[in-house]
Amino acid sequence: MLTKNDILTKNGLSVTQSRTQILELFLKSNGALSHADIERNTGAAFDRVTIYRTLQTFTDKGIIHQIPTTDNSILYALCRENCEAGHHHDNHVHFICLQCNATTCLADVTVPDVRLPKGFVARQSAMLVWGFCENCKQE
Amino acid sequence: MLTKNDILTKNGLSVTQSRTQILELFLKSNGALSHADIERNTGAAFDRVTIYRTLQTFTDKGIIHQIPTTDNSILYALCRENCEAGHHHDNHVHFICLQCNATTCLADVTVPDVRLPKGFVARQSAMLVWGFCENCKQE
DNA sequence: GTAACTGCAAAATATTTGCATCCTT
DNA sequence: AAGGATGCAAATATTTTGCAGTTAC
Repeated sequence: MLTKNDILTKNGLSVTQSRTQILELFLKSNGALSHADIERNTGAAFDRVTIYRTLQTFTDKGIIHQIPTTDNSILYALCRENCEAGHHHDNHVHFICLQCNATTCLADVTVPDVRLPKGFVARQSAMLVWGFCENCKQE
Repeated sequence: MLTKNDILTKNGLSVTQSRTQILELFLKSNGALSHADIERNTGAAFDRVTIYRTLQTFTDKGIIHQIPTTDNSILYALCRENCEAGHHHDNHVHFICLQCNATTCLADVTVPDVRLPKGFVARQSAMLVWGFCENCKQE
């Protein structure tokens, strides 16, 4: 299994404190993180700007991917091994819990194909599902 | 067919310049609009703040719905007739053109159901498809 | 040693809030 | 006339940029 450092060096990135620690956060949470989440969870260890730049770098390299949201923020989550720089293959469904507000990658649930109207050509797709997660089930 | 004023009064909203004009914008474009789009397309006729508040009001009343994006912005599009205040039923696929960047509501393409892992309960879902629209076909 | 990364300061941008005034009903 | 909507000013919050100092290799 790849270590944090492997992931960084494999992508031609030098191993620094902020990168290691932010990457660790992603590895620990199997869900998605926002800039604010990361800021909160690293204490005030790193500058806001460093976090912005790290997220950008990770996205460019295909280490993390962005998850669309309706609340004017961006969520990021780890890519699986098959993502490459500039080319994401995060074709799984993302689940947002209405109770605890966590966003989870359902890595095993593939985004289904849909038939598009004549003239439209699909290149990529994303699917979001809102509801209650395993920890927040309603009875 | 409902006129602009009908839509407003039916929702208990008074008919004002900004609401009429912004609603008209939505009726004209069958796609999605951002706050910036609206600002641009109305000249400097209305205050930024008014646009924020109008979009919020329309969303609350179920006149428009939000479309998730990955670029830290919110897009809005008209709901079909069956949306009610606080309860959106915009269960269609949204298409984003990689060329012209327009977002289109594919009102006839329903978001397919997916089978979720044990313990997850779905309440709502959204699907985004990126590609080339009818006007921007690649040969 | 050198290139790349980080932190700080500041600029630019986006969003929210309070309040006085104006408009719709 | 009364309540709600708007515009303005200002407070917050978010994101980007430039640059000097530091760190990884």
